[in-house]
Amino acid sequence: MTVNTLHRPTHRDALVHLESAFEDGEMCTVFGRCTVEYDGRATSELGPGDRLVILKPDGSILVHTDEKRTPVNWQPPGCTHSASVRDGRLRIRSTRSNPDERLDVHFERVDQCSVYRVNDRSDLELTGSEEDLRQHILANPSILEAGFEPLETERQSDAGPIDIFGEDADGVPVVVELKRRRVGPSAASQLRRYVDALHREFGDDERVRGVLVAPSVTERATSLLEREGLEFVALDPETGEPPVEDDEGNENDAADENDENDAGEGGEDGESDEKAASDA
Amino acid sequence: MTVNTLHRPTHRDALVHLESAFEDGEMCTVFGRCTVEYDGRATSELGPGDRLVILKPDGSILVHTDEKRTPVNWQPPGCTHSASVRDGRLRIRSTRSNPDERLDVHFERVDQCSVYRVNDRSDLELTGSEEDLRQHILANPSILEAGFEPLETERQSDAGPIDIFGEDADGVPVVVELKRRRVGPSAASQLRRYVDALHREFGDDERVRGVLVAPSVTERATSLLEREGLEFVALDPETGEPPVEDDEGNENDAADENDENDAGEGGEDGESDEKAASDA
DNA sequence: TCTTCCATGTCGAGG
DNA sequence: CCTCGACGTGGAAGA
Repeated sequence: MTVNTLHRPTHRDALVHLESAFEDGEMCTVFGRCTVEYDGRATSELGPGDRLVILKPDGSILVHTDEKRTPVNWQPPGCTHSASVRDGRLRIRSTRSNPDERLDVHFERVDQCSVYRVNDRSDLELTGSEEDLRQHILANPSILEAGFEPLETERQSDAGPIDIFGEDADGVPVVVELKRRRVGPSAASQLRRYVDALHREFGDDERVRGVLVAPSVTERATSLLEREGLEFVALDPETGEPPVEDDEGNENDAADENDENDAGEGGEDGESDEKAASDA
Repeated sequence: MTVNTLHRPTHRDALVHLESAFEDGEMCTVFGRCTVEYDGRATSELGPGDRLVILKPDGSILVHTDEKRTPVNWQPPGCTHSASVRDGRLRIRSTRSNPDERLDVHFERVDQCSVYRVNDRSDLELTGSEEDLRQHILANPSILEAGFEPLETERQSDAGPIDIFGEDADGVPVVVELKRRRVGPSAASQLRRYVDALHREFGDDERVRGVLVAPSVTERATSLLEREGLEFVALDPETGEPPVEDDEGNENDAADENDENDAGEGGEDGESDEKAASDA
């Protein structure tokens, strides 16, 4: 049995169900009317309402309402879950130390309590991160600029580690700062700190270039870069190539993407592709 | 009926169930063996495994494994959900534009499909934020330093808005930067940018003090502050008072907290307080 | 452990 | 819309 569900259980039945799930290291969900209290790095209170609580065997707990991607309350992995019945309510408690934190959920009514047997060995494969961008540049430095030669990654400086440190065609030191998405002034400031640090390190008479690499840049950042004598190179972290730009600062490219509507309609099973808007 | 659950439904039954939930703006969950593909700001692939998918009426979708607080895949609010049956699999798709993104979940087996009627009007009340810290200081400026007088919050400068701008007992301008938790060098840099900006604004001969306020500070940040001639004041955002420190950098305070074990045992209902470790 | 920094960050406020 | 900064950020990698 991969799922074991109680419908409108008594608190005591839900309690037994949950405790066996904790014991067996299984994931479970509880839906019903509850209040939530949290105390730890901050403190919060949530009045009565219907929520979905997810308890994971790694010690994490999520309290979800019907809005937002972020849970209204939670606890990260490493906590210890416990359950009890007190004053006619089902209490789910999750605690940890370092920092000392406690999350309490009190259910006055439990509509559903499910336990799931999870079998999942697959790992997520993701591309398009800053690390990918770095690999693109190291594999083919000329995409940054003809004659650029990377010398070191994560090079330490007074201002922190420099993403890529290298030299241009003329042997001038270059600080490269990478961002996987559109950058604002803060990235320019960060780059300036690195360049300043190398200035101090090398001596004021040695020139040091600073290059910010990202798919795009805000106007404010552009002007700050200009003021600071820094440079910008537009590169897409996924492809390692200059991103498609239409006329102006607008980054919305209207590339027509109509895959998935290819053939395929001769399959065995009947097809049904009805939609319903859920973005009220 | 607040919860409507299908146990091991056919894909077609699950499809109908989901579409009526989308139509009615209700939250739902699907558990079963699936694969996930994402393409948008980045690109990802996830091979077959058992996961819990949560679809919210605001357009968000979460794909949870039995580990981590963060979903293995997701889409933020504002997306449009749709479902279909193709090639013998249940496909749940969530799309949005700006940025153009798509998340596909293909179920080869559905163990459970639930629809929840959510009634939740309560708002979360949280204390201990940076805003709380600001209120503490504005209400009682002497906790920062005797004679400190706040003049302006969010004061604009070349380097951005300054949390609190004021004067010390001698009438010297003071820039106050607030952080709700332990700060590193980046906060010190930020403060320096503000102080520099006011220097340029006031003229180089006018002294400007910079004060970083947080519950604690890293060593690297301390040395940076020293180099830059900036100051640090330790304050807890929750209480507005100097945080408890034991001997050294260690921030773990062993305050004994034994509430909840008070009386209360004379209640009507039987008590049951069994625990089970879930932090495997 | 503690520190540092990236993230498909998410979220809210303000222009 | 875009832009900016806080967050109980979470998570991973390095010291």
